[in-house]
Amino acid sequence: MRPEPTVRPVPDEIAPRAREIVSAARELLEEEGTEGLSMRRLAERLGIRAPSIYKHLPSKQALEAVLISEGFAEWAELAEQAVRDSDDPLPALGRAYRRFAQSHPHLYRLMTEQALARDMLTPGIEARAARPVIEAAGGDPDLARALWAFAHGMVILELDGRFPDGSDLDRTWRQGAAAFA
Amino acid sequence: MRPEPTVRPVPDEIAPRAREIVSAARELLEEEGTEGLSMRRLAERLGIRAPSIYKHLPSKQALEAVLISEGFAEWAELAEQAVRDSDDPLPALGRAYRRFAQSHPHLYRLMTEQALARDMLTPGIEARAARPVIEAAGGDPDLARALWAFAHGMVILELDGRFPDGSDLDRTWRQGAAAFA
DNA sequence: GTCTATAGTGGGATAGAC
DNA sequence: GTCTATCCCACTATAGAC
Repeated sequence: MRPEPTVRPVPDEIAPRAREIVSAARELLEEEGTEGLSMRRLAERLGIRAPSIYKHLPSKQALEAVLISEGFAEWAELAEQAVRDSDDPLPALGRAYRRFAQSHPHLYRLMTEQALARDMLTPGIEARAARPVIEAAGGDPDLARALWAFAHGMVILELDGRFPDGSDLDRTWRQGAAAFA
Repeated sequence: MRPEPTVRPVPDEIAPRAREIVSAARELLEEEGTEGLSMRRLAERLGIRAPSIYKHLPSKQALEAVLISEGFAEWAELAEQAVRDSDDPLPALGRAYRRFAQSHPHLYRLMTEQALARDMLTPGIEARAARPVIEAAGGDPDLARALWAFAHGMVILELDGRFPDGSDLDRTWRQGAAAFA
């Protein structure tokens, strides 16, 4: 049995007001990025003062952990659907991954550009997000990590504008999928 | 002819005092990371006050551009050497890349985790850093980008502690090199 | 549930004297 | 080349009144 995490950000049944705050935080994140996600600006968006948020959520880190958990859940949905709807799962997963990151670039950064506070996440959500990729890798977790590394590298370098303008990234994605097939 | 960059961070022949400041900044970066690299802390390390730095370097961004340019030059040296010393360039480049990132993790983050201020870099240095990889990709720049994405993904996910503890990352690197061979 | 007030910490950058 | 003084910005978080 896996022990229960020692720190929990928010009750399993999240309180209604906390729910509203998290939703506003998600909007703020999507619109202004991780740097724009401050407690002051979040409060401003809610029409309250920053200290009031702390009556509903214990810390900024806990708030981020909720957003990250929801991001993993959304990715898991998309990944499971991509596998269901395709008979060539690996490139389908790649396309879904790229689409997810590009649809929510700031959420994607929040989810990936830091160490994971695993104790604060929804239990089991990281494993659920990983499962479709591991299955596409024929059950080999090391190979699954290679796939993830390629996809993450492609996505984050594209988001950061690191590839030159003329780059044919569609072709590069296909080359990667072919290499790992 | 390529036009000269419109903004230059530091004269080509860098002044001696500026040289000392950049060296101290490199030490500070390596020891305390990108977040620890502030003008105040840098000044403290030099035994002066922060405003004095601005008599030698125009901005923090210019200082970072010098550090990034030097990082590219160091990587280029290592990459060129790895290709010279091996008759299987692709895995050798991968090992060199991983070693470079792990030897200078904070410099590596500074070099990769943001948009590149290309106008402020040493002219030509980005192309020189990319050349060995493009040659290992048989001259195909799109394939070279796939290689880079895989390597960067592996490195940055490892630096961020995103892979589970039991991961066999040596094996994953080999799998990646084999896939792209 | 929200408020005011405030603590404490950090940051980049500039003006002008010496 | 360095200094003091200062500006402005930002942030998380807490105490205690209402």
